[in-house]
Amino acid sequence: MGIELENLNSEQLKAATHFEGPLLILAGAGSGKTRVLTHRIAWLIEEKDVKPWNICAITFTNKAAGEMRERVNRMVGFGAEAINVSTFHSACVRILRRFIDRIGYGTNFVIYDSDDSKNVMKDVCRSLEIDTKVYKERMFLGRISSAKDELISPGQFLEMAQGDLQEELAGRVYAEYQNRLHRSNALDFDDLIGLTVELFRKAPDVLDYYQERFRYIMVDEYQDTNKAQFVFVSLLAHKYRNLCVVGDDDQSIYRFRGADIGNILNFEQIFPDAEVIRLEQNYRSTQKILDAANAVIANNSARKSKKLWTSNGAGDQLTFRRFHTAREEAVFITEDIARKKRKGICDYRESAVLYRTNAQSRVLEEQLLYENIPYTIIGGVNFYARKEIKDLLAYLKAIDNSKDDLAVKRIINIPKRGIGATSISRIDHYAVSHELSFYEACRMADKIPGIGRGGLKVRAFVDFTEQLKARADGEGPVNILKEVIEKTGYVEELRLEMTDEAADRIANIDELISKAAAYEDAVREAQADSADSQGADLQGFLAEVALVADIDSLEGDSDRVPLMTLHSAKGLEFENVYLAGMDQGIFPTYHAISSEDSSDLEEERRLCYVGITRAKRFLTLTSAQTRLLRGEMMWYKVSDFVDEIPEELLDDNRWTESGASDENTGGSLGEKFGSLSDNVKAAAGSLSHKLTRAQAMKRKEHEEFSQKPFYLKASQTASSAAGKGKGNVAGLRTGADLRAGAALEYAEGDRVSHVKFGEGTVREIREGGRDKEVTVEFDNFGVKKMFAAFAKLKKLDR
DNA sequence: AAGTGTTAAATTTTT
DNA sequence: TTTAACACTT
Repeated sequence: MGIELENLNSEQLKAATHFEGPLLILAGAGSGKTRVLTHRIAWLIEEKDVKPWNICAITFTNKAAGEMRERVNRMVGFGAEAINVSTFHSACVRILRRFIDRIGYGTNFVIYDSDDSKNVMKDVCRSLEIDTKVYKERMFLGRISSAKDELISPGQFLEMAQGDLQEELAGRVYAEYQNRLHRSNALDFDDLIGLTVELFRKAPDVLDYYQERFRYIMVDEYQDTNKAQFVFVSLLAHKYRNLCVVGDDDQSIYRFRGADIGNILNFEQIFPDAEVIRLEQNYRSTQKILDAANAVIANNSARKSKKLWTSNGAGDQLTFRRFHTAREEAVFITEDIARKKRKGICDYRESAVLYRTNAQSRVLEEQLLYENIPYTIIGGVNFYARKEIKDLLAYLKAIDNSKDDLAVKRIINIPKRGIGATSISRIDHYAVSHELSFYEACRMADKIPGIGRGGLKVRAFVDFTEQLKARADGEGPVNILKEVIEKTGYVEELRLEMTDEAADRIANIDELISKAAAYEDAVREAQADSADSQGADLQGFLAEVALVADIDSLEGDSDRVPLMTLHSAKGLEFENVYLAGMDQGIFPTYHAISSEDSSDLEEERRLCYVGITRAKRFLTLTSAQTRLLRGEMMWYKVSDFVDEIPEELLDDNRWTESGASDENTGGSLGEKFGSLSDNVKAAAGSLSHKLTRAQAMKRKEHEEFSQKPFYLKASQTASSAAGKGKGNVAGLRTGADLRAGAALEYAEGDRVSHVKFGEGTVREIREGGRDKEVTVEFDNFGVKKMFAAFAKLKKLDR
């Protein structure tokens, strides 16, 4: 029985039944490329008798890989699990785990994330005596990363730098950085690709092994590959030349990270015998949405011309709205989402809000919280970058591989063991001068000069770690984690803090444990493979964790509004899409506008194209006249991209709010909204249990002032020499003033909740000068008197 | 050594 | 607004 191919259009069919030789699929947005890929895999297996394990599909993100995996499983059925579906990075990790010893690393290498890299760079700068005021660590890291993307070694870098002092310095930094990584048997993200290429080049037998293994290679999002990835793929495909790449040059949005759009634009030059197939029929969006996308992208010059079309029908007008403030923008979006939900037009999960920078999520988030609409933020602060997670993972890393200097240094004084900066740098010196790892130096603590009593403490740390190691032997990640938590008292310490923030951290730790458990389950299921040793379990877990950018929060069946950057939206689709922040200077960014390189603007435009084409039915673009940028009010014009959309497609109903179509209404309005936002934040704070540190600090301020309240005019504080911190508080006070006469949502006898004190009952509300004084009897904190404006009390339903 | 407070500086976008 | 680095105190 053959596979079903009749649902494919003729171009898709041609692509899905391409057997051997290079193939370039130019797949416009929403043209069903994943469908084509999965069908082709199924077709190869069933019609051409290709062995599943000879097929390798490579994507960029775990999300994409997971999706593809799922769809392949559904289509192929038996044998599907043997197909290699992975990201570039995880594919390389697997190869390196097996063979990296051929190029002078240990197979138990660790993977450093960007945070780790930065720490290494700090050490490098210190040891090379570089003034980080003049040369920023970030700058060096950026240079190194692009060098690695281009497969340029430190040696080559230095060679090319001849004569240029700055370049030479960068070269020395690169060399030292790489040295340190090597000494710690550590690889950064870029090394994963680069060293695999190096391995392939230096060990032809290994390359041959993988060429035989992966005879049919498919690469998704090919437009985002960089040089190193290109070479990796080319090497793999060189023998059988069965390379199928799928991409859309109009959706290339990672040039800043080294993606080389030339890889797709020149594919036909590199593989002259390549078949080229264009998928231009869009199955996702309405014609009007496509018209808008086509019109915008038409302003770019360097591209393969193509025009999306659909048989889906014209659809609704797109919406454009301009607001005075980002807050109003958020209110509008939130209300529109709520309305569509109410009317049964769109579930929350089908209404996505997209923005250019993560910082923009803030206002939207607050408004959604305020309106009690469930949402998830995709991306943003990386789960695995949180302190508590990194701490515990550092323990696991140190247990797994004591050569991991960074991990050992991180935990040596967690919990506090009285080992401070001085001792650590003594150990470090000793380690470097004796060519020992940091941990080995710790073991010889008594021999380290000048360490004095510190030696005893270090000794104790070593004993502690050795004990953990012994107990960890043969255990899985979950048990090791639990052991670490118990022996270090990490969670216990947090529990004693009794703050919301600590509770939050504990919740994160719980999540980490479930992640570990999920990993163990997955391994158990896939146990058909070789009987890995127990140590590999911990290692595997650490490797996986290192490659996961964010906990996959879009999954799950809960109905939530997804919020994300335009970048993370690539590859996704939603019924109803909001492009928030269509302001010149935000999107396109200030950088792109002021750049003399016009391709910077073109990349922004492609990003806009990506955003527009995420929408299936409804597309709303919003803009705000003023926004708070780093606490400062900024004015913005409407994004040029909006003007690039033909007017007849837009329901351009600007300034729907009463009054004010005057672009010059200014300051007082901003102030008002600035302070209002604090009230909203207050409400948001009590709704969510997730408080940022900033909110916690603000809360502290509130408490201080609610005990000792006094009022100042905002202008007085601002003009005083008090400085920035106080100016902040002035805003809050303005908020209090504004609200002072306002009715409270709760009355005496009502149940209320407070961010810090939890739930309680209102005993008394009294007029107290400018504000109302509320007395609350809290269930766990006794009776407190507070001013209404600061208390941020939220009424509870009985 | 550890905690506190003050100041300067920074932002695209992420595997 | 938020973060990190530095100085200063205990």
